[in-house]
Amino acid sequence: MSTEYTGGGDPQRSIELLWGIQERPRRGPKPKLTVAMIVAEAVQLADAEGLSALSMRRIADNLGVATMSLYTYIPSKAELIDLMMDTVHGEVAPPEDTEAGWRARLEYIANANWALYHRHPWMLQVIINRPPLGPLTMTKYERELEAVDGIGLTDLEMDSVINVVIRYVQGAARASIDASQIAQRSGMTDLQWWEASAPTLAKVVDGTKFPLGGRVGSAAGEEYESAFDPARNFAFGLPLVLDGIEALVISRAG
Amino acid sequence: MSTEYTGGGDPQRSIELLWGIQERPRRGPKPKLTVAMIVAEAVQLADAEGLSALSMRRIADNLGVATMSLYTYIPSKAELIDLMMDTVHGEVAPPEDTEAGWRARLEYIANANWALYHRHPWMLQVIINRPPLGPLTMTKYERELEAVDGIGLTDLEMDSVINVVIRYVQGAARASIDASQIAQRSGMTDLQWWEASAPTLAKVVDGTKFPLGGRVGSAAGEEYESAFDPARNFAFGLPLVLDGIEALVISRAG
DNA sequence: GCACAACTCCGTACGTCGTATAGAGTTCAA
DNA sequence: TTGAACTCTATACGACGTACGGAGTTGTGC
Repeated sequence: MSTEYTGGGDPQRSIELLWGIQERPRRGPKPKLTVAMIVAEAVQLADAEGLSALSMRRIADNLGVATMSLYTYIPSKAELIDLMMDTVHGEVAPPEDTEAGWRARLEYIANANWALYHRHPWMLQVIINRPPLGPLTMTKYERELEAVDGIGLTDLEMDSVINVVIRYVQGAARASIDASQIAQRSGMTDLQWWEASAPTLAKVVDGTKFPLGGRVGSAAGEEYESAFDPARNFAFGLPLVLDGIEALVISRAG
Repeated sequence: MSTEYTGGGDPQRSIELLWGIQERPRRGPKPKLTVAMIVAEAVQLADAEGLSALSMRRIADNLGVATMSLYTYIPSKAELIDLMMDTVHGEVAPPEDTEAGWRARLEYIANANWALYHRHPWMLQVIINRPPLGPLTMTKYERELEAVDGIGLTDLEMDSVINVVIRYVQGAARASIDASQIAQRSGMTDLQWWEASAPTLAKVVDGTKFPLGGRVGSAAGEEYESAFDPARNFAFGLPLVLDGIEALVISRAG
């Protein structure tokens, strides 16, 4: 039942795993697997069936080995999650047109992360105790800093600005992913669920008790054909966040 | 291993539970417990020991009943999570000074939610399949809408503006909570962990490969005495987000 | 050529979880 | 007073991560 965590083990061992520094063993049978194979299988499984389906047994089965064989390569499941995280961080390509200006670059980064989280919905469920200090994660962060380098911000402000964008994307993406997963899980569409809830709710709620909520709910229902639309909410909010950053950038430049 | 989920059961039953509509049974022994007692115990346990310690067995033990007795009151653990969510949503008091202007009200709401998530760190770990349509959750949403009512936004814009703030707070709070939990879990402070990681990392990373990351890391280390400071990041970003909203409000008013 | 250290692989087992099932005990309506 | 409706509980099942110890495989040093 417990949630998944990153890290928590020996930092040195974690970093060696993340950077692929494995001293080649001199004796013993040739390994059947590699760490990369296990990580790839784990990512695929988590993508396809969710974090709750990601068990050491399932991974081992899919790879054709016994469960405990995995522990020859990886100290624990938490370390595997670290490796999965770093691997998928490598999917985010840097902005192509670096001349387009910081705002376009930040917008690109926001959308790229939004897409990343949707490709790998388990990412936002993992509790990140320690950031996975792997090569792809560090590269991704470096590219993000480059997007706001040289526009008049201090080093700390650069980090803080990236942080605002990423946190907003994470919050919005999390809501989007949570909402989308229910369709697969329950086989009930938003509309069906709402229609099943509405009559009972009506019996319980005085029509005048939540006037604003009622108005907004009706408006959303007409506009979105659903109770809410996370993608549209994200698209609405991102420019606002960037506007706020723009005000800061202008004040620093002027 | 699997994560916890809200809802997913029969919507009608869920709503009846949330609103406390229990038809008094006419026969049978007097119940030892109430739903409210179970929920209160569950919230306390999750607050104190985390979502991974929240098991039906632990709750039942603490209440002095057998595990399966809980299922007399609640259909499943997912419904219990729904009830826990609605309960803690009742802790957020509305802005006291309603005359202070929409920006002050939104700022208050953001900080109140930030505090709420930190009091109940499990909230952001739960996967919200369906929003828990309970009385306290709906009241909280109504109060949030009131904060931006009558300032020239459409009904949908009001919802979207609230959404931006809440999502940003959620993203930022999630990072803060994740980071703070590791201290309890591993008994290793940020500094200790960093000192254990740095030498191994140095062996692996060319000093020139991540120039910006290196600069930012040094600056953060001096300023925060840590790799990063989630609370400070939140305090930095919130005004930016509000600035972005302010631009929208002004454009609608003008 | 041989012995052993070092290594990979894996079967079994433990304690955890949510909850299905079925039975025992309790209360009240008929 | 009887039986339906209800609460409570013991037991059991199939999952989980992983500790442990043993079997099989390979390269090194003699």
